[in-house]
Amino acid sequence: MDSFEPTIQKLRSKGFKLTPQRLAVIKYMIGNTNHPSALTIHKDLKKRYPSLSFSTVYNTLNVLEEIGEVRPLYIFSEHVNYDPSVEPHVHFLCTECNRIHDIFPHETEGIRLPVGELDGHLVTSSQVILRGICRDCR
Amino acid sequence: MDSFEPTIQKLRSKGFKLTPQRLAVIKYMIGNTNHPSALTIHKDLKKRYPSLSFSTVYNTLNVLEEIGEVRPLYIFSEHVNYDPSVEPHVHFLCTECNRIHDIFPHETEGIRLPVGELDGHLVTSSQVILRGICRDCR
DNA sequence: GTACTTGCAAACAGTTTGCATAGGC
DNA sequence: GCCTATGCAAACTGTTTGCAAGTAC
Repeated sequence: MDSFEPTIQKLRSKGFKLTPQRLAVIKYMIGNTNHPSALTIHKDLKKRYPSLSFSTVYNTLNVLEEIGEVRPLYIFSEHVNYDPSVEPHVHFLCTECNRIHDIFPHETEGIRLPVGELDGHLVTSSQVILRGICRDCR
Repeated sequence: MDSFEPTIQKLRSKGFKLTPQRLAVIKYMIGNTNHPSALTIHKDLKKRYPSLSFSTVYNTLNVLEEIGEVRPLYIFSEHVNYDPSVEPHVHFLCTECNRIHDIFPHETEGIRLPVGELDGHLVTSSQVILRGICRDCR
């Protein structure tokens, strides 16, 4: 229960205020595995918060990114998708249904990614996008 | 020499015409390791082809993508970068200088990526973006 | 000669910004 | 009460589109 309490704490501790709009976005995002875009978030939340504006959604997403609670995914050219920041995982984009599936380490014996030094560069994070046909579309 | 002959062949074989503008973009892209954006391509080619328009650059990039000679990279939220499609490699984005470095398999003992089936999904391609500080900026 | 391509300008989509009002703490 | 956040509209950026004129083949 109240799995968004830590997020609220972090928000406040970094000097941001908790508004009903921000709380709504936090509740919407935490645990959400659909990798929604700002458009989708706004569309969905507008049902319950009719006055919610686009700029507030963007503002909140930028704040959540800043405090490390959300990660932008640049998978499509048209828009940014957002992923609640959890344990590291890779993304699988189905080219049929355009959905983004999460794949977690325990399912990914076939994947190994570098940390530390590689070819002289210092690697601090990695993002993997796999493409293909998802299990539902096959 | 004339390493772009195969590209021209492929272009023609798929029913596209070879125009001076397209040739210019092909020559600019083939072997280019800078992962330029459409803006950069246009800016650079405009010096030699002053009448070259944006829409022609975009048209040509889309054609080259269609025939598999160029691959769009969604690394930044703001714009698309283009990579001449060669042997599989991963990309390293330096968060200091914002340059994209190529890293090829022989340098990447630390990386393994899946092919075929994974967690029920059929994986056909993969894209890896590493982030950190590049060897020049360290 | 017949498509297809170009170049221009206008349209478009997603995101950001400016500013007056509202509201968290 | 102070200062940040909201909501609206307008601005902005990268990309796409419509169309008349030009050109590869």
